[in-house]
Amino acid sequence: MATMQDVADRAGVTKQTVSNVISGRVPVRPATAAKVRAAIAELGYTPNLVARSLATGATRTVGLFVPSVVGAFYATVVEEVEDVLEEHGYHLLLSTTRLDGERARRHLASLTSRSVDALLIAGDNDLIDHLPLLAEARFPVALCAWESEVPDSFPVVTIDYEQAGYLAGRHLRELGHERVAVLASPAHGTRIRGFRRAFAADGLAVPDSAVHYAPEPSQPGGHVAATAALTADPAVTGLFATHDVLALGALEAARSLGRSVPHDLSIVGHDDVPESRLTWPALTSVAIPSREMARQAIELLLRAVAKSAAPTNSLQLLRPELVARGSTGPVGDPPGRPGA
Amino acid sequence: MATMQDVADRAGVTKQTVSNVISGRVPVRPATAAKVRAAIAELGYTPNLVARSLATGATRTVGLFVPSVVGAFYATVVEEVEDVLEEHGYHLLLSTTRLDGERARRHLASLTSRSVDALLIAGDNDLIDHLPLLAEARFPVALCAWESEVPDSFPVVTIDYEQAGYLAGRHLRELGHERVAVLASPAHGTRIRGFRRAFAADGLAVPDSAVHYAPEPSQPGGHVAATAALTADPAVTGLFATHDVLALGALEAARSLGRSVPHDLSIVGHDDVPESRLTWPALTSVAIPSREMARQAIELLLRAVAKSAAPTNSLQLLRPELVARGSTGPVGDPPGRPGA
DNA sequence: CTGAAAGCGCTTACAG
DNA sequence: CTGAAAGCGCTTACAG
Repeated sequence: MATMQDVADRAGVTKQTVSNVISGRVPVRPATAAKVRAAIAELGYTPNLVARSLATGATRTVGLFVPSVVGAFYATVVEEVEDVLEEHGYHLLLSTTRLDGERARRHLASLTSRSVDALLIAGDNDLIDHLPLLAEARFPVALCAWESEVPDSFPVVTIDYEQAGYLAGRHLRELGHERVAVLASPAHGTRIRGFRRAFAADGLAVPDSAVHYAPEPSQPGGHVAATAALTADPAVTGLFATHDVLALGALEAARSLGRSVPHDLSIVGHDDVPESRLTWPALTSVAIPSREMARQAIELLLRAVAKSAAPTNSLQLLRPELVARGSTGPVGDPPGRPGA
Repeated sequence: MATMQDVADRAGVTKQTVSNVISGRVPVRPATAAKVRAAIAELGYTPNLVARSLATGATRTVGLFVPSVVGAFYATVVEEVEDVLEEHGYHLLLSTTRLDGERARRHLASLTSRSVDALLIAGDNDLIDHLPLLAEARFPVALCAWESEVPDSFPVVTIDYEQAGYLAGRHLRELGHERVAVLASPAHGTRIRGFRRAFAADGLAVPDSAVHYAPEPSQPGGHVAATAALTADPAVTGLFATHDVLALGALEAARSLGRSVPHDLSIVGHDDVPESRLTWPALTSVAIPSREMARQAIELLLRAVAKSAAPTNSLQLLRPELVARGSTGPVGDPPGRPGA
């Protein structure tokens, strides 16, 4: 493995000159530079990044924590983050926390040891308890895709989840639905709040008894919750699933219970994952700009790294958008008239 | 940021002793160790991993290249790799190549600069041309999820894709299908070969004209390919999709064309992604042990790192398994008799 | 524009 | 069991 000294010896200069040629921060006479470049090529020299990191104090690596990478939402976040990092010449150190807070804490602790220039935490499931650990981190930290209890000690780039819930609710209201139920995951309180606001605007309430929590954030979980919701109150005409996978399960459950979607049951999801387009009927869903969110968050972080200052501590809320498809229709829509 | 020297000063010892306490490789008198530990705690000292890496030459980081992280297959590989790494105290440097060979090459080049102790390359899409670059890498390299042109210069842990195709074919043969078509992605030649073997065993051929390539490896791509296959030869009774997403598209296409699955069309997929269980009818698919594969590959690599030797250069083929569900049935099965 | 020096924070033999 | 020294391969002021 050739070292910078080897290159210097071969080119007949000192290693500082080699360093200058590589970094370009100090001008080098063209003839000298050419000799150095030739030596680099002949030796197949490639700088030792670890040594550089030790000298500069920067690793050009950014850590990213996500709850999981299975599932379109976080996978998209990962890819977008990687794209931005790539543009700026950074590497990605990935950690999936997988509902294991203890494991998350360990990973966090090891990143603390200077191995990362910045840290982005996506999703609020597993790390919330360990955030204080980060308060003294010597690298910038930002959060994204945060819904519950947005901490004010770090910059946050997230979705306006309240608005997302509201859009879902307003859509059902506009179609005339009055009696509805919610299929939820525990952390989705903000979406439910927004959903309720849409009904409250018309003097209607969505009682707690109409909120059914899925045993797990999966399609089968949604199936279970939807079945519970529809048997608890068969008069329900609209369902809001706080997560598309739950909506997919609800679609199944509706079929099992002989409810026709959207003719006698409307279903609206949240996230607008690609699969939503592929169900039958296609799922109406609240689309959230996840790529945009990831990009904003990581760029904010990289800006802080560049000027080696703390990032501006702000809360940025990106706007969701309702995408109406076939799974929702006017209440009382007679069967046979296809939805959307 | 406290340094080892700071700890040493506070504990009244030299930094070598601190190092010994931390590493445990040299015995330290209990009283001294206690003083050191106290100092570490008081200072909140955490060793600088970059400095350690420079001194030891090991980064305790492993690089993983995957084509993408969106989609259950590679996402699962990523999580399994991370789990194994976590067990061994390693970090994950992730790179998704995203069909961009040039980008892949750049990432590869930068890893070469000593930032990684080992490298696992999953999937053969984007990096195949740059593999020779790795021949002189000073860290162990292994490949997994490799189908086409398995290189012999690196250890490979992959699936017996030929057998996978064969299982799909045999299943259709056992159900009496004779006239079939294949919906394929370009890189899946091995699966098709196995599929053909099952038919050849009974003296039947699957002509090239029966193989329809999807414009892209997505559900819509499968839809297009299936439509082409079924209109080119309406007498086809069985479809093998070399990738489950294509099969999902085929399911849609069949519905559009008024073909009832499995009564007058059987569909078998490949990969057995979780979504396959959720279609209606549920998709028959060839399950491949992707977690197992990822684990074997990464453990092989870690073993090589541990004994700082080249990994045993072998080709390991893991066995696929057919999972029969509702989307396949006996040929000529009258409608109304539900499949599986 | 080029060279000599010090230092980044650790680990690894090697003496005492 | 503990301390003094050298070195991992770079970069960053600082002289010439």
